[in-house]
Amino acid sequence: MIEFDRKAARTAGLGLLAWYEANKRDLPWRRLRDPYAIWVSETMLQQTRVETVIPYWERWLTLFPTVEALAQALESDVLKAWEGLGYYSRARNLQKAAQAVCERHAGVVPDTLDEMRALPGVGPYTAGAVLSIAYDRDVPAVDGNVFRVLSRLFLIEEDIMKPKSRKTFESIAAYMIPEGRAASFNQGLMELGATVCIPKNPRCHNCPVQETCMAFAEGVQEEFPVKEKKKPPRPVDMTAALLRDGDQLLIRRRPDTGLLAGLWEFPGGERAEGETLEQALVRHLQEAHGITVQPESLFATVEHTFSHLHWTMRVYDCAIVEGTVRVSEDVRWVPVDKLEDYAFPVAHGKIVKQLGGLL
DNA sequence: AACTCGGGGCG
DNA sequence: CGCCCAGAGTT
Repeated sequence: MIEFDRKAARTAGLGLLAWYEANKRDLPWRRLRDPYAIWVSETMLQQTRVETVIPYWERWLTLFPTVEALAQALESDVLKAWEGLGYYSRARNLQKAAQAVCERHAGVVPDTLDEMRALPGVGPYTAGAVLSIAYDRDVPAVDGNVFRVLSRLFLIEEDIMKPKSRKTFESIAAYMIPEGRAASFNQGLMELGATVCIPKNPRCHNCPVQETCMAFAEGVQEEFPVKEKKKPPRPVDMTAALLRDGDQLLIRRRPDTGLLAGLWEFPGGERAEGETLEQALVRHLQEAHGITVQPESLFATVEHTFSHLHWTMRVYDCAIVEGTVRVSEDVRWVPVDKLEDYAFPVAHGKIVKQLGGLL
């Protein structure tokens, strides 16, 4: 269990509540108490700024004013209304959830965490937000703003990217809720994060809870929240061979599992530790196709970044000096002008593009 | 636990 | 332009 200063937490909770009541922005969904309208706003606000959401939310409530209207709408109209907001599965899930609410709850947005969580697209944050804001339940709603504010207030060093750390923040937030006031407290916490306790250059000079903020006291607010730096893509030296037979080139299909499964590529592979690029290429062609090749000249260098890898792929014009390629369903000689019929990974597609001169 | 989905703001 | 933002579902 995480340690935090209980007294400071209660003080900050009350301070945040008072600040919110005095300073809250006049947002359209804050004028309503309709759980459906609030649910829609919270779904739209996931990873999306308030100013962007407002016009979408207003149009949405006109087009689909009730859970029933959304449930019965054409999916194409639903997606059209979401167009430009991004993360379109949010829209699809919202409609699926509306249909489930009609079937299971007679069109009434559920007022328990378990029932909300059971709806598609409703995770821990959205369930907490709807329950507290629409139904005045004293439950926490922890989003990215809350991670940031609480990690600074209490100097929490847990990595917020780890799933288990959400529990830490939820229990602190739950403890801070002034009884019966979760709706305003939760929104206050998030509003502070959105307008004052922002990621870069936080405006500590007009923060209502500056005096109880441990990060401010130590001048380390910019260091929080702690987030594992996503490691940069691992550099990989790749090789690929251009093997010609008249106007034909040799390509092969990648395995059905793993990276780029089932796509076509020029034969080659990764350079291993202690190998030269040429040695790697000769080895891969020997191992995979039983032929000995001679890299003759560098045809192209292609860079491609995946989320976890960065390929520097050197493409060599090669001659076969020994052996014959066994062709099959997955290994083919293909005329240059037919290559476009095959699906290549982007990196190999870049090679195909540069082949224009061979036509 | 790692990856995917998108558009927008910021330096 | 690249980097950051950070909910929920999927694998």
